[in-house]
Amino acid sequence: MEASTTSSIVEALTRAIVEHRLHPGTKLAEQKLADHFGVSRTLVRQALFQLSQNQLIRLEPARGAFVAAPSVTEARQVFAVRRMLEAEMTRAFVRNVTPARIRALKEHVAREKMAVDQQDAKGRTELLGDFHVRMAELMGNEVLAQMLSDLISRCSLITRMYQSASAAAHSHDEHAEIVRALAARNEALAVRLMDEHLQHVEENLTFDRKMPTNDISMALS
Amino acid sequence: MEASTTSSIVEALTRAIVEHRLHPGTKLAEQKLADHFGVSRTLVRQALFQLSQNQLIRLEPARGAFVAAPSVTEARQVFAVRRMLEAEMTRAFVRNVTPARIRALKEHVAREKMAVDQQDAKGRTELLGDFHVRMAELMGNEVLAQMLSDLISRCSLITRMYQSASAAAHSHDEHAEIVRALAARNEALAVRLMDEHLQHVEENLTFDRKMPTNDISMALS
DNA sequence: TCTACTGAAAGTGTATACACTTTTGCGCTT
DNA sequence: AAGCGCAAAAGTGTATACACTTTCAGTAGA
Repeated sequence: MEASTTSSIVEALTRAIVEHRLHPGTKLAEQKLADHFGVSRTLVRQALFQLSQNQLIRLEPARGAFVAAPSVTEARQVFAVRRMLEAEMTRAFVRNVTPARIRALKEHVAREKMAVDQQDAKGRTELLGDFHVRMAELMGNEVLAQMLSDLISRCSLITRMYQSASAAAHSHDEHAEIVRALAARNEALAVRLMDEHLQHVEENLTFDRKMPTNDISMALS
Repeated sequence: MEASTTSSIVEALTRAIVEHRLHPGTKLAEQKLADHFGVSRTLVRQALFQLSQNQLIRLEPARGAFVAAPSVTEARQVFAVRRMLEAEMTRAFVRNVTPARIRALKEHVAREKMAVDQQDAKGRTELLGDFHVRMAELMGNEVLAQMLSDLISRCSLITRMYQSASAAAHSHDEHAEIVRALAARNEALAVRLMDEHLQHVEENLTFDRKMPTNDISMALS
C-alpha cells in the first residue's frame, strides 16, 4: 500500500483489530506498519497514538504497541456505560420521535436483515453495531454519536474476544422489536427492550470460560 | 520551562484552557510552545493531537492549532450527554450505596465548602467538577470515570465561555443535597436532584447573550 | 485611498537521523 | 545440556531537516 494518510491508517488498523484479523496481544512494530502503508514512522506513530486513545491498542513505553486485550472487568465496565447511555438515549428518542426517524431506523434494520440472510458475517457485525450509532445520529447529537461509536468499537473487540460460538444472531430481531416500540412511542417498553438487548449481548460473552488474559499466552495464540 | 514530557504538556495546556488563561480561538503555534516547554516540536505535536481528541483545541490542516470555541449547539449536546450518563450513574449509585462511599462524597463536599468559604475561585471550580468524577470513581467504573472526566473538561471550557457573571455558587449546595438523597437511598429524589442540578448549571450559561463565535473577534479579546 | 500582486517570513507536514532501550542470539562457563 | 553474559540487531523516543502551505508586508497600479 502506498501514500496513506494518518486517518486511513487508523481506519485500516481499526478494522483489522475489530474484525479480529489482528489478535489481542499482537505487537504492532512501527517500521513494519510504515513499510506496509508506504509512509514514514511519523504517520504510523500518530495513528498508533490515536488508537491507544480509543483503547484499541496499548502503548508500552520503549516496548511498542500491542493490540488491546480488554480484561473482563473492563468489558463489564464498557457495557455498563453503554447501558447507561443507551437507556437514556432511548428515552430521549421516544420523546422526540418523528416519522422520518422511524423510517431511517426501519431502513437500517432492513439492511441488517439482508446481511443476516446473505450470511455476510463481516457486514452483519458492522451493521449490528451501527444500529446503535445510527440512533444517536438521528437524535442529532454528534457528541453522543461519537462517544457511542468509540464505545461500540471497544465492544466489538470485546465481543470477538469473548463471544461464544453461537453468536448473537437474534440481535437483529431485537433491533426490530425496539424499533416497533419506538414507533409506538412506548417509552417504558423501548427502554426495557434496549436494556435487555444489551444484557443479552453481554450475556453471550463467555466470561466464565478461562481466557488467556496475560500477554504471554496471548502471544502464543 | 525545561524538558517536559508529552503528558505534562497536555496537562499544562489543559489547565490553561480550562482555567481560561488561553482564550477560545487563540492560536497555539508549535515552535512557541516547543520553546516554552523546552522540547522539540515533535512532543508538542503529540500533545496538541491529544488535546484535539479531547476537543479542547481544533486542528486546522496546514493552519495550526486553536483553542476550541464550542458552539452553543455543541455545548447543549455535551450537557445532554452528561445528563444521560449522570442520571443513570446516580441510579446505579443508589442501588450500590455503602457507608464508605457516602463518607467519601461527604468529605468531598466538605472540601468544596472550604474552597467556597475561602473564595478560592480556581480550586472551587475544579472541586465542583470533580464531584461528578468522584462519584463515577466510587462506582468503581474507570471507563465511566474517564468518560465523565473528559466531558467535564469540555463543560468547564464551555462554562467559562458562556457563564453569567453570577457563577453557579449554589452548585455546592446542590451537591450536598444530592449526597443526602443518596445516603437516604432515595433513588427517585437523587436522580431528580442530579438532573435539576445539571439543568441549573446549563441554564446559568447565557447562551442568549451575543457571543463572538468567529475566530477573528475571538483573537482580538 | 483602495485593491491586487508578489516575495519573503513564518508555520505546518512528513521524512530522516541519531541516541538510547529492549530484545535476540551466540559463545562461554559450569 | 542448562544457564549466564555480552555484543549485535531491532525497535522506540526525540530532535532536526526540508518541502510545501499559509500569512503578511510592502509595492505598484487604478
